[in-house]
Amino acid sequence: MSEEKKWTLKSIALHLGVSNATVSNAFNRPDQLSKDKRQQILKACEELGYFGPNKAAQSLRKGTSNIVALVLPDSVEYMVSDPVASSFMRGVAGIIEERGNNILLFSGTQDNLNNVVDFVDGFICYGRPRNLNLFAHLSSVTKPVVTVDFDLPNRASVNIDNTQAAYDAASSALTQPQAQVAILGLRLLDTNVVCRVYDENLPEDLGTSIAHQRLAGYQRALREKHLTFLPELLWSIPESSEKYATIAAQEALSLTPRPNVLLCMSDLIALAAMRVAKSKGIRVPEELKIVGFDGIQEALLHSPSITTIQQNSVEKGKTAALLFLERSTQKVQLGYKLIQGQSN
Amino acid sequence: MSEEKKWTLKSIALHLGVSNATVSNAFNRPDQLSKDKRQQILKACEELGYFGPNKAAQSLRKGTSNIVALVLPDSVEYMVSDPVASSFMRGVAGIIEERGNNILLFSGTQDNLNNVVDFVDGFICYGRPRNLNLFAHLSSVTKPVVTVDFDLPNRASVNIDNTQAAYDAASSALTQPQAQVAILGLRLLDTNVVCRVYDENLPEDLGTSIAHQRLAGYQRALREKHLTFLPELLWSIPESSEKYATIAAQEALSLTPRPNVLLCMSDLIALAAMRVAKSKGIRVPEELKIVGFDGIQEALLHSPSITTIQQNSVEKGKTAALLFLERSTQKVQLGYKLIQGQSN
DNA sequence: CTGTTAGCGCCTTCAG
DNA sequence: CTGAAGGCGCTAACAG
Repeated sequence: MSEEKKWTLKSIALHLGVSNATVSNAFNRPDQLSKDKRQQILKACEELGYFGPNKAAQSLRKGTSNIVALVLPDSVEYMVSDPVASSFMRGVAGIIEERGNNILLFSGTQDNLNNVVDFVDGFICYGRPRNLNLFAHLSSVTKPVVTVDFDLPNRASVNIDNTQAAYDAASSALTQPQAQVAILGLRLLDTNVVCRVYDENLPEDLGTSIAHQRLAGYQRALREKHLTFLPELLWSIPESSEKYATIAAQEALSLTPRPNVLLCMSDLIALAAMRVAKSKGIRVPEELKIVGFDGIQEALLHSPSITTIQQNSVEKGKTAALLFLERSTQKVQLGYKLIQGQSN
Repeated sequence: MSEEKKWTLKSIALHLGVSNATVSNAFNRPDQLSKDKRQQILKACEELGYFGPNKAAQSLRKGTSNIVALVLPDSVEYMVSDPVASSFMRGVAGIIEERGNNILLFSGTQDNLNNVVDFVDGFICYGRPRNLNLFAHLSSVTKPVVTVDFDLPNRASVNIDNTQAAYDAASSALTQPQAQVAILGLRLLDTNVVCRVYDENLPEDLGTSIAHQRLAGYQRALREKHLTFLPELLWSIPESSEKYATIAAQEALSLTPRPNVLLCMSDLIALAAMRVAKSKGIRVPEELKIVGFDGIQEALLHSPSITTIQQNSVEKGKTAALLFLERSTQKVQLGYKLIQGQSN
């Protein structure tokens, strides 16, 4: 540990009196030399403290690194607070780790992939990045990309049918003829504040976002029940957190007449709404029906339990990782399950 | 997007009719050429779709990459499920991201750092790695290392005084003369199962682990109160999860005579114990006092709230990241706070 | 400010 | 199995 010499492939070869090609082959191409010689070389290297060819040099030469970038929709900070995102990450990590690859976390707030693109073998992208420049860059990158919860032309992807799922969720709540529906949307607008969404400020390019897809599902259910939806009852919440969701729920439940159905685009939003309702003495589901989305543990265990769409985020992660490792460009649609709870 | 030529520094220089040193300087050393020329070059590069020098080559040449490996005590999978670990990660990510660095997740189950050591600038190591080979390798690596919740000679570290904190927690619970204490320890033994810990199987090298430190604190408090501790009332739980904690709590609370004080080395363990007690109709704190460790949200909001040691994991993460970025070798001790809850 | 050059550490090919 | 050579893409040093 004291006289640690810094070995390189060349210096090791010299030291062992063999050609550097042979050392290289001992590590990378076992078929190119005899078992004996190979064992002998590897053993000597271990004793000398040479742990194999320098990976950075190898990566430059071969163009692969066994590192995959996990591109998060938002900052890394936010990611680890969100239970759905965490589950997804668990799925990805399980597979990637098992195959001896490593994960580089990449924040979706950055402007482009330049800082890491040359280090990694490709990208798994969870949710459309918040930064639109980054989003654009992802389309043009020459390395493999797997997208999750959104699509990119010619790239592998993993999705669920958000529109149908939202339709199912909404339908289960729209049973009374006098339903007065409010929708607490997740990131319908590209802004950091809680606000109402009026038609005119719904951006065009959101057509592909899960928020927009879910909204379409809700609206289809409403139409089918011949319910009219008031545009002022649509909120955009910037992130799935208690803080912002509470603000929106407060606004919604302070209106007169008060909505009696709350369609929430995430369970965390639904849970926040539940707390607001409780604090206002509004009974769920008698006076107010609430449905969520995601199927997180907390929502299912809550009392009353929340009606929600359960998606298997761990499986989503595993699927994305496998598609990546296979260099597939397949588009996969996973299933979901409507969980009927006590909240409607 | 169609005729994407793959530019290199050299080909760009040729194309622009300048020396490659000048292109390199335009990106890396603004002082080496005039503002005008620089702007002109950068603009041309952007138009051509050259996003700057290849990072892998740069890294090989310069030996730095702006990537830091976050070494986790266990698999990545486990990491993202644990609220304390997640908070720590939030702290690290906030600082690292802000400085334009990136985080590579490294699982503590791997045998050595070889897969990534050549790619990263150094290591932030959260908790002693479960794999002891990896632990050993960390000591001998030539790049900067910051350790958290354990120490390595000549390396920067971030800790709290676990022994004192455990002592404080235990003292607050040991008020009655007839205290019958059971301890639910976290990873006192290097095994994957829940089991009792008898003196003879307490490994020597655990002297430096937080579990051992906390145990020492508990024992000091017991001694001071002249309480005798029965060795069969000490459990080792392999990870801070509901599943394993429940098993241990079940075992402990099924004994006759039943312990009336439960010292738990994490809040998740304490919460599980609380649930077990409830299911058995044991009243807390009247018949059973419980103290936890960590100060996670859920423990504080629980009813009855749990007496615990609050440590600021986000700050821990920030501190570790700053020490790393400063290439410091300082050993930092952070504070903690005893939160008196209703569980004792 | 330019142009050249020598590596960073490795892999692959090719003739022997 | 060896040995030599070219090159992955870049940076730093140096002479001009």
